[in-house]
Amino acid sequence: MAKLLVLDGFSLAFRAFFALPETLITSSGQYTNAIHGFTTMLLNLVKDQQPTHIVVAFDHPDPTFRDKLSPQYKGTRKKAPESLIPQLSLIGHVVESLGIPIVEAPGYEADDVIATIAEIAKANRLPTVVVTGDRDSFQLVSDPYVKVLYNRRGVSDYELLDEDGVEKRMGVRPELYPELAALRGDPSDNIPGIPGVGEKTAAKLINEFGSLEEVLMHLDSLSPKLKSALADHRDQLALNVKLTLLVRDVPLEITLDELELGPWNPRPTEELFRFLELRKTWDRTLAVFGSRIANSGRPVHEPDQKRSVLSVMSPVEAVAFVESRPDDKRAVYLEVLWIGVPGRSEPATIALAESSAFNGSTMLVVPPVVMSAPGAAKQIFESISRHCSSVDGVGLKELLRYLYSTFHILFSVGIDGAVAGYLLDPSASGYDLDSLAAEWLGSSFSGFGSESVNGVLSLGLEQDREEAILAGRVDAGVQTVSIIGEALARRSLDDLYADIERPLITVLAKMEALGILVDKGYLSRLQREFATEAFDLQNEIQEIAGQPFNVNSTQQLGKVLFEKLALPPLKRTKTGYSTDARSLERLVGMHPIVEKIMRYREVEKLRSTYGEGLIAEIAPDGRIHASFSQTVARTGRLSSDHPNLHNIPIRTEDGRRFRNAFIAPQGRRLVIADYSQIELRVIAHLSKDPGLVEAFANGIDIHRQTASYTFGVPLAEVTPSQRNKAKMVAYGLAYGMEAYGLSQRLGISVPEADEILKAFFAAFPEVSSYMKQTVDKARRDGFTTTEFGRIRPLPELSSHNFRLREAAERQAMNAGIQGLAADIFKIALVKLDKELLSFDGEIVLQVHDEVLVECGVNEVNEIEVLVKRVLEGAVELSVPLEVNVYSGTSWADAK
DNA sequence: ACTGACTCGTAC
DNA sequence: GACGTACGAGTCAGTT
Repeated sequence: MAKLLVLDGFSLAFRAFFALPETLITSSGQYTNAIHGFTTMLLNLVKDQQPTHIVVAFDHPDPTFRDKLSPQYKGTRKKAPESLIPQLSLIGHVVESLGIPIVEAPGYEADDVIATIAEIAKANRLPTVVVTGDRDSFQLVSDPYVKVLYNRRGVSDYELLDEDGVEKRMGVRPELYPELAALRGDPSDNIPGIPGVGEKTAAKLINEFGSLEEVLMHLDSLSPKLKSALADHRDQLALNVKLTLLVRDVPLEITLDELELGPWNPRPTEELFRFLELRKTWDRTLAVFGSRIANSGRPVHEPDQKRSVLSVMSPVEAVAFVESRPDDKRAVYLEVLWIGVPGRSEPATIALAESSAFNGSTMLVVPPVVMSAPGAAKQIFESISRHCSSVDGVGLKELLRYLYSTFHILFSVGIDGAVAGYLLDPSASGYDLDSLAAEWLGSSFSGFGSESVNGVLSLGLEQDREEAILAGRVDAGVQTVSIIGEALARRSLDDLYADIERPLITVLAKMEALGILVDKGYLSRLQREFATEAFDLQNEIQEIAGQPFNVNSTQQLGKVLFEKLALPPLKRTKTGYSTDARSLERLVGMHPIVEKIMRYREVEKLRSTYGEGLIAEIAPDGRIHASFSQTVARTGRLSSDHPNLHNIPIRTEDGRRFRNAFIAPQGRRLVIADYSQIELRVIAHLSKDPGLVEAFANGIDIHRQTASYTFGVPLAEVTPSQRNKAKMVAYGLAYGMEAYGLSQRLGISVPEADEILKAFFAAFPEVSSYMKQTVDKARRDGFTTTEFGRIRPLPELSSHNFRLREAAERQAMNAGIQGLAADIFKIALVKLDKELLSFDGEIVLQVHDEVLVECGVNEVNEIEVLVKRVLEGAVELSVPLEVNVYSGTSWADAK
């Protein structure tokens, strides 16, 4: 039943490389022919041979003992082809991701490793098949345990050889193969044979005398020519044998058990093949290995039971643990359990372990009784901040925010599993440790208990139980973060992470900790004003309707409007009448109640969301500390909640008044800067449309210019209506807007809107082809990519449901544009934060393309210049970036 | 009392 | 259906 397959990695990769054309290449330029071929071979082998154990041997890069024996050994061998070399390490990644061990040994070739493994397997009576394209392995064949599956050429042409098979093919028994090779030589290894002795003669000689030694002892019985040739090359022959004879006792740190095919976590492999754009190969891998996917009962990564836990009794012990860490162990993984109500919670327990050490290393636990001691938390975190080179974890922003606002300390972030996991798949449902471990460690990880949901733990638990949970979380976290870190590099997301997202974590933490000052009294007055108006409107509406009803209820409102008052229902939702603003708009003039309702809606929104809502979020320090999420928006944008400061009104006069409430303290000012037309500039940059690029280069009223191009009229003759139309097209562009949408927006007919769109795309043809190319590429890849490498998977692009597919196409167009704009803005935030360190100014708020800096009144002018310079110079596009800067005492003072 | 689906409205 | 990305207030129906 049991069977071991030993693969000669390089030999097979080499065959695979030449078997397939070099036209197999990814969109980023990575050749994949050898990877594809090798994987195909591996899959076929597993399918046909049904091994229970498998291992791949590779040559170690160090020189081997053979190089020392013979300077010319392999001297004539050509270097591996240029495009094969990078594929070899990727083949290694593929093999490892499948859970198949790779073995190599310094000073030895793959053949020696194979020989050693075959020898061990034979000693354990484990049938072994060595798969190779190298005939040297023939010497290993040994009935009934060791056979060679010799690759003649290509990916599927094999010959299975037992002892008789070797003899039939080579003319000698397997154990005599080295002597045969010594006589005839091996041109591929640059081993010179004996002149005049070829394959046939060599075999004949050895078989006649039984061994090379016997041949040399009976030279007299040979022909004179042969005799002298052999006599002259005695030393050469001895050397040849040494070079060909495989070493069967290479020191290897591997046991047969480790070669057993175990459960498989498909995620990393899928990831890899997606990167390699080998869709079919992935499907086939799934077909062959799918049955081994770990089920929920058996986690791929067992929680480490061997880790010892040091639960300290005092902060001093914790500090001692941290500060005794040697230089190479200062990268740590940190897990925090919080206590308290959301918004005012504090670290109750912390656990810290050496990062990327799965075994053996001690985990530090600081229990609640120590953490709650006065000064303890500060002392311990300061020690971590000072002494640890980097801190890995999951969702570190929360801790950074707490540390910055409480002790004004920060630490250097290594890998944050949440942020990194988001980069790898921005469409995932969540990025807490439980979700990440489930995704990246495969199966449901059983190392931590349900009591620890979201890392919030009640203090009622017994201490050892809590430590067990923490140990499980830390083990899961260390492994998850390590795997995610590798995945980042494989997907080329490591630069995006290290240059933009990682530094941004700290910038956001500081911004949240600082918050923005609000004028609570003013906000309350506004709230009361709108509450009064809403109350009055509600009464008027009920009076007009002739009955009391809940105006907030769309259901009840629908009944009143379309049944009681018999207004014509123009649109339906899936549950009833549509009463949204667009629908109401069309009823204006038909009944006086309609305008009252519209005003009520507006005022009620302001009262509830922006009056009551914002007031409820004001902290004791008089400031609002919103939280900014880096892992929510699928395009790479940030999001804001508690409260959402990204949708404070500006368009209507009444709404805009709320911006007066966001202020600077006495003696300070707000410097406010926003990018002008960043998305349209990004479109110009990405499409390289000459007209659009030029329009931006001119630097005057962009909508007037696009209108001039679109409608074919001189700049000076563009009417306000034409300008507005062009402006609407520009806004809709990034969203994949079609004629219907534009017609709705402009209140014109669909054919008319279609005309305008056609004219726009005729004037800016490259924009149109850019959109098309973006969708095509995304469909081929399965994801969109920004210039900074940010990806967004869009599997629906291949959906057979046209509605889903078309939605995905719009998402593809939008993701590239909104995503790049987000990248630019994030870079600007990181740079700005850094430059502000030498000023009395701090970022207190950002809104997608706008940033608010609170600064000392004396530095306003300088900081205005600084902010403009940093934002405009954040990146270099093919169009200039333009930034407007204002300052004042409130957000509304802008302009 | 809590939860999730739904509708609506605000921002960029 | 028809314009992308968010968050939140409020209603309503179903569940505990």
